[in-house]
Amino acid sequence: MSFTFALEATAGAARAGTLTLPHGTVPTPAFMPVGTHGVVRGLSAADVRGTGARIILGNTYHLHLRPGESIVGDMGGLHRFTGWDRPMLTDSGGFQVFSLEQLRTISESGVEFRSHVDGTWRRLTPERATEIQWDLGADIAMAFDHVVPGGAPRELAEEGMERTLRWLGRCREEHERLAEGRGPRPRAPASQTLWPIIQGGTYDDLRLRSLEGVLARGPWTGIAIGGLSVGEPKPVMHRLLELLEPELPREVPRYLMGVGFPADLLEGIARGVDLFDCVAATRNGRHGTAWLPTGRINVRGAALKGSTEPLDPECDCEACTTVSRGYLRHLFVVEDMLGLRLVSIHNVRFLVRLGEQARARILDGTFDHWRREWLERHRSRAVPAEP
RNA sequence: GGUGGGGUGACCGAGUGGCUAAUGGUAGCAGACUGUAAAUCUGCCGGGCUUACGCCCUACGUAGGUUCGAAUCCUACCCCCACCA
Repeated sequence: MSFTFALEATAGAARAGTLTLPHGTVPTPAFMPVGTHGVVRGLSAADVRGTGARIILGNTYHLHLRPGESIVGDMGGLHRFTGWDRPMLTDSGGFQVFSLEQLRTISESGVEFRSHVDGTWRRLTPERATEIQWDLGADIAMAFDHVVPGGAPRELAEEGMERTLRWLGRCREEHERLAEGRGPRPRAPASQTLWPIIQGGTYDDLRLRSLEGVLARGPWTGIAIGGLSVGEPKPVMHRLLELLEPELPREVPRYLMGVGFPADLLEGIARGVDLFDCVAATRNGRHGTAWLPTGRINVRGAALKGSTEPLDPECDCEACTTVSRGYLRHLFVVEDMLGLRLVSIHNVRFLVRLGEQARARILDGTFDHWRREWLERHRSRAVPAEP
């Protein structure tokens, strides 16, 4: 049966479970690599599979612009299009309301985007975002939301939160219509589920009202927390997660959108989050920053010149098991694409493995202790000494 | 041998009297990146001193000169390039 979540163990607020989706299962907690344009930048489907990732993201806005959802649909959907046969989730374009603020105007009916590709105006509404995602055909579609910056004043945060709730109703209606075969591109009704997103900026009462509104429009097979890691201080994010955790239904997965760095994953898991996604793994990988158990390292740095050490001796990824730090640095110096790919693979594997480790620790009851020690070591940010 | 052009910081290359320790690039060094407008962006980049404002030294082929002041003007020399003998 699709869209089920089995909770297997808890450790305080932390949870271990298994999410079942049409294209496979996802043991949680889990990190989802981001493949905005239908590609986890620089990595093949086989590369991503090799990192152990069980589910990846795509993006409504970007895939609508290129190649267009009808082309993806005609080619058999995102899975066939990309060659990735495990579960997928598509973001609705709500994040672009935030990240492309300069290129859009928002109204109650939806958002007008001035395409960053060719300047044409593109309209995204809750209905359109839902239709596009239906055509793309990921296992999970996200509701179209209004993301506001982390420092947003209360008035704006409230407006975004209320609007996101109203839009959620429209997304749900449209999604049900499509699932009943009343859209232009009928598919198996149980092939996609829709997840809502909690907004409300940094304001406790708004967040709680958002959650209340989401639950009132349920039931849901999963619930996302959005609008975090968008400029607010880290303690604020932790506080909001702690606020929401006891109010969230236990029986569905919680997805913290856009988060995060390694420490953010552990902090999130400790506060009851099951799913994460973040571009940092691949972006930092391309930019030459690699995560390590002891912090992070600048792969381009002169300190790695000539080093025969593996990037991360504790890691089992392709980069760490086949080449040296000195060689990785060389790849960045000569600007070969292999360097971008290998460090991206490492960073993705690092987060995927962190999820796997956390899961194992939750299951065997040692999560809290392990997490504290892990964070302590990671925060030291020390770069291991050269031989 | 003659004529013309040219020698600028690790490299390329602007700059024809003061606003020049010297525009831009490159290389080098450091940093940032959180539901991807990002293989991107930012900072440093002659040496020394100073918490800082700032100060001192060295520097535009070499050596002299003109000038209050020279990478910039004059003289000689060295070297490179092109063409002509």
